[in-house]
Amino acid sequence: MNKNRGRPRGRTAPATKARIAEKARALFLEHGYQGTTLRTVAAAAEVDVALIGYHFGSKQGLFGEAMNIRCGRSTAIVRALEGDPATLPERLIDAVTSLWEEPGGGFAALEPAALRDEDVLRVFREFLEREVLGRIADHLGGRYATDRATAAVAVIGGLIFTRYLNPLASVAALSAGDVRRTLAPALRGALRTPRPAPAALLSHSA
Amino acid sequence: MNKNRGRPRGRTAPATKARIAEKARALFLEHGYQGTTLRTVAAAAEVDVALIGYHFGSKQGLFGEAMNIRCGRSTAIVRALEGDPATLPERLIDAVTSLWEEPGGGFAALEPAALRDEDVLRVFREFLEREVLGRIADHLGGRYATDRATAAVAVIGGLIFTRYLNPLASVAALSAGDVRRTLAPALRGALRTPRPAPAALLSHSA
DNA sequence: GGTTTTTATTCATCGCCGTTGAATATCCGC
DNA sequence: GCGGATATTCAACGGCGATGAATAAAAACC
Repeated sequence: MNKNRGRPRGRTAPATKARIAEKARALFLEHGYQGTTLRTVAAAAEVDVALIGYHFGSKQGLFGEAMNIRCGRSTAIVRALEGDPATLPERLIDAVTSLWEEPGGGFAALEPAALRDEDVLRVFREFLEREVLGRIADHLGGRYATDRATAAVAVIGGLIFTRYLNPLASVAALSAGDVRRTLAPALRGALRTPRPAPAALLSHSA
Repeated sequence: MNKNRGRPRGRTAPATKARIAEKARALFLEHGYQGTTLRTVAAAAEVDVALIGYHFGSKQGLFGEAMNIRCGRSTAIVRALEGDPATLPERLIDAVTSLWEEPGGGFAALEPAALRDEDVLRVFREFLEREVLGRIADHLGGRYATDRATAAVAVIGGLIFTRYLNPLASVAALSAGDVRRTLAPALRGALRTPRPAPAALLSHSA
C-alpha cells in the first residue's frame, strides 16, 4: 500500500550511508554522544531511523564510523614512526596534539563535556590499544617492545587525559611546542630500552 | 482501593531516603551512572521509582547526594617526596598505585564507569593540580620546577587514566611492581632538569 | 528476457528509560 | 478530632535504541 517503502530509484548504496555518517559526525561534535539521538540524526539525513541500524548496526557503530572518517585512521601515528629515532618522542607528541588541534583534525571540535561517556572512552581505549600501542610495539621490536610501548602509551594517554579530556590548567595552557618540549623527556624515558633493573630499585619502598 | 498506597505506619522520613542513597551509591560505584537505572535503585531499596523523584528530584540529584557522602585526602604523595631523590619516581608511582589498590585506599571502590560524571572528574583534576603538581613543584624548586612538575603530572595522570579510569588491557594487567618498573623511566625523564632545548629538536617535524 | 536473489529503504512495534500527576494513607499542630 | 503537611504507591507519558516484517528497486542468473 505505502509508497515510500522499498529501495528508491537509482540510489547506488553508499551516498546515503555517507550522508548519514556526515550528519551524525556534525551532531556528535556539537552535542556529544548522549546528546545526539538516532532520531535527530535520521531527521538530519532525511532518512528513517531503522536505516541507521541497517547500515551501522548500532549507535556505537555509527559513532565509530562517523568519527573515523576524518580522523583518518590515525595515519599520523604511522608517519611519526618513520624518521630519525632520536627525535621519535617529539614526533609522536606532535602527532597527538595535531590530531586534536589541527583545523581539520579529528577531534578538534570535541568539547570535553562530550567526551565523558563510556562509549566515547571506549573509542579512545581502542584507539590507544590498537593504533598506538600496537604500532609502537611493532616498530620497536626486540625483547622489551611491549613494555616500552605500554609505558609510551601511558604517557601519551596522560597527555590526552590532562590536556583534552579533563584539562589541567598547567597542561592545557601550554602551546603545542611547549607540550613537545615538556613531555618529550618523559616519552623518551618511556621508550628507552630498560636495563635489567638494579637491585637498589627493587628494594624500593614500603 | 489499593492497599500499599499512602504513608506507611511509623516511618519517620529520613530512614527511607538514606536507604535509597546508600543503595544508589553502591550501584553507581559498581555500574556507573549510565549503567544504573532508577528502577534498579528503587528495587534495591524496595521502594517505588517515583519515591526517588520525590526525595531527590532527578537522577542527577540522586547521584549528587549519594556520592557527596565522603571524600578522603591522602598524604601518600607527601611521604613519597621524602627520601633518596634517585628513587623518587619509583616512590611516586607506588604512592599512586597504593592509593587505589591498598585495601583502605581512597579510590579503591571506584569503578571505571563512575568516571562519567563531571563531579568525579573534578575531584581528580583538583587532586592532580593541588595535591600532586603543587607539591612536586614545591619540592623540586629551581628554574624549571613548574615545567618538570607538569610533565610528571601528565605521566601520573596517564597512569591513572590508562590503569584505573579507562583501563587499557596492557596497563591494567601489570602488577604494582611491573607498573613501577615500566613507568619509572618515563617519570624519571619527566622530572629530569631540562637542558636548554637543542636547535635540532626544535626544527622538529612537519 | 524472465526469474530469483540481494540490497536499500520504510513501517510498526517492542521494552526500557526518566519523569510527572494523581490517589491515598499516615502523622502532626491546633 | 480535624486539616494540612508528609510519605508513599500507582499509572501513565513521551522519548530512546533496537528489531522484524513489508516492500520496491537493482543485480545476478540462466
